[in-house]
Amino acid sequence: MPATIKDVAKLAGVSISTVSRVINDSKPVSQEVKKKVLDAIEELGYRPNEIARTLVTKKSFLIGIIVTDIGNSYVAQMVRGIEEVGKMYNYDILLCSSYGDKETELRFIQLLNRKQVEGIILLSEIVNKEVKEQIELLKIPFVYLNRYFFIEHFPTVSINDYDASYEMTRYLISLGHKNIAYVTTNEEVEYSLEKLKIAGYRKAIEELGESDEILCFTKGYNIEDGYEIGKDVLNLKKDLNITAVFCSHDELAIGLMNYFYDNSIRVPEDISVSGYGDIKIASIYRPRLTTIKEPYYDIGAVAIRRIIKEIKGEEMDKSHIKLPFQILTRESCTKIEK
Amino acid sequence: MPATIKDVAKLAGVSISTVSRVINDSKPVSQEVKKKVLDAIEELGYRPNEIARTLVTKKSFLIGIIVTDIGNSYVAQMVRGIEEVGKMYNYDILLCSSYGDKETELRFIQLLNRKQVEGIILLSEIVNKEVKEQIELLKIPFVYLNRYFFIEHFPTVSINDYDASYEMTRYLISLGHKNIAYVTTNEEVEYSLEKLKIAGYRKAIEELGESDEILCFTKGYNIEDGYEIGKDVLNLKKDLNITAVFCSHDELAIGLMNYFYDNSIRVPEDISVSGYGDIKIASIYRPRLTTIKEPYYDIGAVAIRRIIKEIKGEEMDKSHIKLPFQILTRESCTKIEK
DNA sequence: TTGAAAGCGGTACCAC
DNA sequence: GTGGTACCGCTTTCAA
Repeated sequence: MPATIKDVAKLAGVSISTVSRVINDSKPVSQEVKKKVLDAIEELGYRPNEIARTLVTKKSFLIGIIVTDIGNSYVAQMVRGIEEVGKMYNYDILLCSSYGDKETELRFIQLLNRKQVEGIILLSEIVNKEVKEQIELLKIPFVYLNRYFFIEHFPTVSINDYDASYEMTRYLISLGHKNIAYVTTNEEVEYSLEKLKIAGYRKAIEELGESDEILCFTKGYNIEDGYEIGKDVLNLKKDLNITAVFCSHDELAIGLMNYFYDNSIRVPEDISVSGYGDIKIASIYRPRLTTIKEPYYDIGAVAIRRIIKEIKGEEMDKSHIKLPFQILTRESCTKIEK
Repeated sequence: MPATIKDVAKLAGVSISTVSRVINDSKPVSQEVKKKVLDAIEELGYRPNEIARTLVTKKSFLIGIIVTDIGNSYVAQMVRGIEEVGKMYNYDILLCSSYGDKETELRFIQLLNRKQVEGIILLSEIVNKEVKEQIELLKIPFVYLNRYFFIEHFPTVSINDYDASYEMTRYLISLGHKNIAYVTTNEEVEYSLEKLKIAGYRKAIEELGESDEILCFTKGYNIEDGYEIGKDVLNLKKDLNITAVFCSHDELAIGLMNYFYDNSIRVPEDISVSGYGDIKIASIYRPRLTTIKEPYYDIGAVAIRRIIKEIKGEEMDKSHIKLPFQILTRESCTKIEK
């Protein structure tokens, strides 16, 4: 059994109130008494029980985060940002992985609530409106992070996807590309962020006025889905003479490039490929992937900062925080000769 | 303020003991009373406060894990295994990232202890003997995971590195390679696992008896370190006619292959490259990397299972659990013509 | 089957 | 400055 505050008090020959005062530095204690207490603490190896402390103060210094899968590199980056900033404010992270299951997300929200977390960050990849209701009942600081969907009027942080998509398309055009395919997921769902991104792409294509938009739909968001679409893209190349492919997620771009590699299509000589996200592998893969940098770490950092502010009772500035993005020009895209 | 057990008791017109009994199902309660309580719980949206519960039961259902960096894919995989199995037993994960700092590791151990975690998994990349002392003082179930070093008599789980290294070298030899360089970190530290791995490699080379061992030292374990060694490896190729490189970590292999790509050396046509670990990127990269599969997920899963067993008071079988590995033959290594 | 009460390890208010 | 004590929300004897 570890030593308690009582043990310390007894050994030091003082009351537990006094011990509490010295460990919290909450009220003045005379030098001599302080020393006695400190000695007793040292001797017993006493460490305050945070659980007991939390029970009375209501401050658990815990923030719960529900992620889809920490194995996704972008998720890991966000979690890094969340944890690192959290630690700066003495907050610890309770990690839960939902693996994309709706019910699990809901269950974890309850779980975290019971564990008395002071805030929750939900890093989701699905749209789950029940979460919205549940969360609102909890009356707990909350941020919703989702790379694919949005829920209206829900606190979140991201880049401006419309602008990012527009800028990337403009960049490809600036390289001389005219027939540019946009590869995305076949998501006709109401809340898909892809709508914004497609709109950005579309605007740039329309401004160019020399070609039509070419949309190419995958089954999902993964590397495998990118790989599977390879054949279709090749047909597009043949039929519509596309010279560049703008993938709505790096994963799709990597999958596509793998397909090209396996089929002896050279990137970027035969076709340019760009991505979206700048996940870790984008700069490791060869050729390195031209992409849009979504600042995952910062998104996490800002999210938790927001939560901590709210815990401290500060008013929230605005619901949707938008962070700057960056077009990263690398070797997977090249100029086209006129 | 959320409802407490008292609120429920009052509303249901029973004592808090009774409420406690129905929520824990710990002692018989008459059907009618039970229903009243359940209704009250429902009406108030009551959820038991786990903190209060923990204070009396001493069971926090929390396991602390200290990692170097969740951004490393192998770390993320281990954490997945840890969390998933933990959840099966109702345990939650408190995540702390040390970023390889000794002092931080130590601090987190104290932190986790104060938060009353029931066990700790330290996923380290450095050797820190003070940790050993600290941990032992805590008298708390503990597992030490380290890909690079070991601490004697410390509970851990890994593959048999000597065997794995031996098998991989044998595989390369079976492809016809004779002059095989082993790329590793220049770690003359006492507790480096590299010693084992080098010994395995050496044994296979000696058994072949047709060539000498060729050791090649990098500055560290990262992709960049692998890249930097590229030039040296090329010289080895010229001078000693090496045809295969066995890298002690996938990261080094990927870095090396990047160097080769950037310098127009073809893998595997000009040189075969193999890795160690099977991190995520190994099977995504092109050419896919031949490597040794370290079952990261399983390592994490076994680690936490061990901890939970110990929490439950079961005796520990043995200190060092060894899991099976696998030689994954992919395209980065090819047969050599005689 | 139910209730009263002690106590888990702290904090904080109130007296002195 | 210091000690006494109520209380945080719950579990768990012990009696009734």
